[in-house]
Amino acid sequence: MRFMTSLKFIDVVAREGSIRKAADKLAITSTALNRRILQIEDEIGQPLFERLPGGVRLNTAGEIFVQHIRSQFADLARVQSQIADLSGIRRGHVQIASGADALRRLLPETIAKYRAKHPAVSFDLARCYGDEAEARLFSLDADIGLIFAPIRAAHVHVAATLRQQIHCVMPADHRLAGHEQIRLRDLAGERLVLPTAQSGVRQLLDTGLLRRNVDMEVILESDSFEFMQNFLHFESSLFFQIPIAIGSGGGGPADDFDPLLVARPIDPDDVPAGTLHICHLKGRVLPVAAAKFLDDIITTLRDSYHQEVDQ
Amino acid sequence: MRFMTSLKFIDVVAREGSIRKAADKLAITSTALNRRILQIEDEIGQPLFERLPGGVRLNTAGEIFVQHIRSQFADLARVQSQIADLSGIRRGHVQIASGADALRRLLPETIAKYRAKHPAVSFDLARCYGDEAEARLFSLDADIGLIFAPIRAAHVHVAATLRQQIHCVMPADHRLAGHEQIRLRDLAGERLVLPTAQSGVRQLLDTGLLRRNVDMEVILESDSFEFMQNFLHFESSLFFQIPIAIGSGGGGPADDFDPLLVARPIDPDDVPAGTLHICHLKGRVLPVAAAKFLDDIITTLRDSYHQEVDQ
DNA sequence: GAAAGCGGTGCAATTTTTGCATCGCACTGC
DNA sequence: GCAGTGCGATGCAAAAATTGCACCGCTTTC
Repeated sequence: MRFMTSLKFIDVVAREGSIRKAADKLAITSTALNRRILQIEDEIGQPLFERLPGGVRLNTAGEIFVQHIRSQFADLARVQSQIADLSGIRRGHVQIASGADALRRLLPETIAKYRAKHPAVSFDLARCYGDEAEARLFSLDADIGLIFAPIRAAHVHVAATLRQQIHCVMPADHRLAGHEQIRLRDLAGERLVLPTAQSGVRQLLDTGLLRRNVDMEVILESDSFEFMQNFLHFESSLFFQIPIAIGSGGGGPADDFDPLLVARPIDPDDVPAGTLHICHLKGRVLPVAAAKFLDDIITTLRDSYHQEVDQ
Repeated sequence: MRFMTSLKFIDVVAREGSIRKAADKLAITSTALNRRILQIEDEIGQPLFERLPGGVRLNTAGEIFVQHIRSQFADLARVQSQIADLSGIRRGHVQIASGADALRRLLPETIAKYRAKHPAVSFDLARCYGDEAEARLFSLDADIGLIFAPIRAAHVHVAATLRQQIHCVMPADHRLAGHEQIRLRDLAGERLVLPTAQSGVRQLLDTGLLRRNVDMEVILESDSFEFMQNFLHFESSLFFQIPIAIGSGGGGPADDFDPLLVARPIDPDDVPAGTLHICHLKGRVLPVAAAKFLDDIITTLRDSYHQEVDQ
């Protein structure tokens, strides 16, 4: 897209915070890049960047302009996908920002199913926490966000929500495995593996655990559910998950979950259920591919996971 | 705006329907223009124009792309006006598509007042009928539309409406000048001057006149209210107007209206009141200047014209 | 069947963009 | 306090692009 290069350059400079670094990334000289920027600033009639000793930073005008640039790129992507759609070939690119919860099965399964229908569509998956996911939606680095946490920003439109009760995962021979439901007081004296503080699961747990002042041992914090799960094979302990992250439809042992582990729901009186938000940027027209994929996620949740989805 | 030239070129070619004509208008050679278009089609991956013996025409992909281009230009204008706003100087350009009704006083007065506050803002005023005004909003050739006719297109957002009863304008010594209200049957035997069929006033009149089959003489049709008004000085006849076109606040003789003429409302039972729609393109963020001007129109209508405005 | 008008193409001239070397400046670390 | 480093800006020549000219093939028109 030659007619967009100058704009792309500005975007990169804004992200890198330095003309030289951006030039390096764009494989051109810093002087060429510098002059392109000076030229555009001249055309706009006002500087877009503040020149600092260590690089450049967007000024207010620049912030406005870069936001415009990004929306142009996103809109161009939508137009291209719409045009590609005309000729029968469904091409496109879908960018997703998701918490780790959906990476276990929901997204792999849904993306694979989607790609079976539309093999020319490519995906970009960024694993991130709620705030970053919202930021990515805003900066148009993501089309769709899957956030298991409260939505903070006003610019996010929630297309569907899914209530998820936190489950406690333990070795199948654990003393609590017999319980239908886990009470927080049952956890006294247990060794716990917790997700990092940014995680939505952790935030829900914290409210319950702090309030109750349960005495237990946090032996490990991690941002990787996969790691936590593997860890349980080596040291008997507990960790926490939501159903879609376990891979099952509801509670109980998961369809394809680790046979040595079991998951039991925590009593909702102790820890309230959280909400998975499936969302996109408010007011944005999604590219065809992304819009269809969003539909697919919601359909998959309803049909394969037998979950109630609010739209 | 060097980085937009290629896109501007495509827009012009689409409007002109011929590469050579467009090249002429753009003051470059047809070959240069031709190659720019070929290049962009190449980058998009698909042709945007059908090549006809007598020129070119947008294909479906082209329609989508050109619409994107126009929205980019409109959005860029908004961004520029927003950036200009930052530095205190309120600059900008407001494009208005309006029926003839608002040209009498509403727009001249409101624009003059606005320009007194913001002398760096320029205006573009296109006088046109409802359908064309809607088309201009859609093609982003107009920011604001003032349409005295039903809104047909779904893409138009109505920001405010104003009910207007059609008035009958006549010489002050006309036999009907004594009436408080004019009934259609009073018009029997009268010589009428009517606005053209596209006009909203005419369409309202037609429904009433056709239904009643009143026998009168249409001696003239015109799309110029000014002409009709002047004509009445030479031949005693009647023509029709809405209050804002007369320039007055309500019914009765207008503040600065022609002293030789009087306006009397038509009985609403005979001809229903019409609606002036003040509107813009749905989903569009107007440039700062246009948004403020829209506010001003509504304020003017409410304050200076003592009209009830629905928002 | 010639003329006119259209979009497309090879080639040379021109304009624009790029890269190199270098400047001035602000900060960093010894 | 002074060299060292990294930053953006600029003059100048090389490289790359855009442009204009001449001309082709095509269709429509008269």
